Amino acid sequence: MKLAKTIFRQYLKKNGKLYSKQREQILDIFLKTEQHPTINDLYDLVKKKYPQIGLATVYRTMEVISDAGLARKVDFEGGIKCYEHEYKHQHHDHLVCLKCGRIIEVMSPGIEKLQERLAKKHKFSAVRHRMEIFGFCRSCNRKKTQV
Amino acid sequence: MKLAKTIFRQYLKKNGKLYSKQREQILDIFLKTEQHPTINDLYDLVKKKYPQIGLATVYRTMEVISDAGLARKVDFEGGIKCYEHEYKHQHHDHLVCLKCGRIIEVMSPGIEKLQERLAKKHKFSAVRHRMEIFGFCRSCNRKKTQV
DNA sequence: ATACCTGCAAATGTTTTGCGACTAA
DNA sequence: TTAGTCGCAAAACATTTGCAGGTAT
Repeated sequence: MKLAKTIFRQYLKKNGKLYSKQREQILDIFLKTEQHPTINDLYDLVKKKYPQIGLATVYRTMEVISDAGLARKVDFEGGIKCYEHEYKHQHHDHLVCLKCGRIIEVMSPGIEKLQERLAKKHKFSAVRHRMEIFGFCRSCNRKKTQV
Repeated sequence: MKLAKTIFRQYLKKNGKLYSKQREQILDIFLKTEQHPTINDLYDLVKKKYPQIGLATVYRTMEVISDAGLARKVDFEGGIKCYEHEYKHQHHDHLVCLKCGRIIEVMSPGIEKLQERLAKKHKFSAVRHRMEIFGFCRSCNRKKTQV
């Protein structure tokens, strides 16, 4: 946590940007959220604590935070856009529950290896990838089969 | 091609929807496009041939075509939304070129199998998934390394 | 005849931008 | 002092919707 803030400050200084109360507040809220919040989720959370803050500032700040390497914007199906933590989160993929919306972060070295092989087969030089599996999570699944 | 139109007509009839000139025109354009067109791509193409057509009609018709099982809406990164062919296109994943935007459809049974195993490990019942690998395609790659 | 469809324009929802006031360094 | 930021409101986009007139069956 501390370290993330230090990185943020260093990024600001290095890029001729200023530290501000609002930026720190938004970063705090984001770091505390372990889910995948949308801009509006963040706006609501921030607003609750710091009512004077503007929506545009949240948009602008999340962009700065992303540029600093602490967050990453993710587009899910259906046009849902949210931010996930990037700092100290190594690469992973997602299981997305169609019922409750829960997003589970997963990782499979086997899949990663096959992806590389697949790219190579097409003479495609892979930079990054994303993978999502949609379905029903453990608890929604249980409820479903009980009924 | 012929068959896709038949399916479309059957779908319309079965669902109490009407056949119309515009719907056939838009379907024609879509079937001829082997890329992954956005609504605007389609609108431009349609407009060129049938200038009287409205943008709202393209939106509405692509929804009908999707419901008929002939197209599928795909959200790529950066909020880019486009339609791909669904009829006679079995499940596949995508290689997306970051330079020229080309989208290559690929399929790896090995990856599919590992995805199932991954879901099972998390007691997650998978319904569908999507996977995209971003990088540079064969020809962009060649240009890049030549320079 | 009667739903349904179309094109247009207006409405909606989301994200970006311009600007005068404010703030960090 | 001087850039960079902020909050607000307006602008810019993308998509959806309401409606009056037109069309397929």
